[in-house]
Amino acid sequence: MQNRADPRLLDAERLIQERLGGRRLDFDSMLAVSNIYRAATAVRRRAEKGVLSEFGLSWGGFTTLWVLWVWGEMQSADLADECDLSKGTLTGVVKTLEKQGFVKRTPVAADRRKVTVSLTGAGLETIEQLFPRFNLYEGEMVGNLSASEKRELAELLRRVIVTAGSS
Amino acid sequence: MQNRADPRLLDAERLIQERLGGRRLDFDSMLAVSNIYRAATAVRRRAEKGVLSEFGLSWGGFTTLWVLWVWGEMQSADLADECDLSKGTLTGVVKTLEKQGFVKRTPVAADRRKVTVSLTGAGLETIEQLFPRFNLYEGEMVGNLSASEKRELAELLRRVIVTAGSS
DNA sequence: TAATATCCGTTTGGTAGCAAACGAAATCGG
DNA sequence: CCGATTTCGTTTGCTACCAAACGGATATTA
Repeated sequence: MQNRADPRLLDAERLIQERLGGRRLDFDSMLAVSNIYRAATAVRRRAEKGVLSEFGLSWGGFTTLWVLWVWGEMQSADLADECDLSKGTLTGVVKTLEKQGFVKRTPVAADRRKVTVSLTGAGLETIEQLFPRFNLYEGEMVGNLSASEKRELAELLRRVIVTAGSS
Repeated sequence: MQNRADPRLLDAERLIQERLGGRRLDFDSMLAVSNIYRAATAVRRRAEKGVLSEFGLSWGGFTTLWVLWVWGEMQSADLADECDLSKGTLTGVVKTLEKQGFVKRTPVAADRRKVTVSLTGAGLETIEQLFPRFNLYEGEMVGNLSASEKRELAELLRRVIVTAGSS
């Protein structure tokens, strides 16, 4: 357990240790998990207020556009999977992106239950223009970290994703 | 830039490098940021499906209960701040918690614009019982990491929070 | 002290997100 | 074949979340 006066803690973290220090708790895990969540919120909010709002995109909309850019046209279920969204949510996101003219939905002739989603010309143009700027933002947001620290962070998180994701 | 065959990458990450490797992008930052978000989603979903659903709590509801437990009764604005929610969102969360009988709202006599939120007896009992179990979940979710890795992860994230949070 | 400005929590209007129910389409078993 | 089951994407009903508008209460200032 860390010392209460440890200068490397956020104010809130210090208070928590004061209040809960007497209990048998796993502080290391607690601080790791809560900071994952706080960091994600901070990162998402900053990106949405910064670059994404200029293009009228939410985080989910951006992710979807980006996945389609990298992977090419995809069937709806795979797209949901890759964007880490439920299929119901994806329907909504795609509907919004369609309204904005960024993606189109194409019925699959061989199996009429299925739908293929792909970028439109405007969608492609948008993501090509947007992503480099988004990437600059990403760089700023982790700008406090050295290159090797960024890789270390990504690697540690990767292991959390694997463990927590296999529910 | 990392080698394409690097075994320490998720499948999706490998594809991204194949597709975008030619561009001048900051991959280290990109992978760090996107893994922060993916990890947060995984962690939240697992906690909500696991412990929290048993108590009828969302992540936000749990956070609010927990903050009130650690900090004691708080004025609404401070509570929103500490929970990292907008004041409008907090109104809704508190309303739900009130309906569940976990918290109560008390008008402040000296300034009738203000409201104090505090745990009820049932709320206190709930969080006292819930948190140790939640903490076990946290331990599982980062169970792939050694104690010092957890601290390293928390520290790296802390620095991201400071940078990205100061928009 | 009266008019104005500021502050606080709530409400509003919107998107995002999930689980579960749904309906159409394909597949499987007999 | 044909009925039952499974597999798709969508819809439904709900909570969460934000920004901005709102309205009552307090502060400020003239």
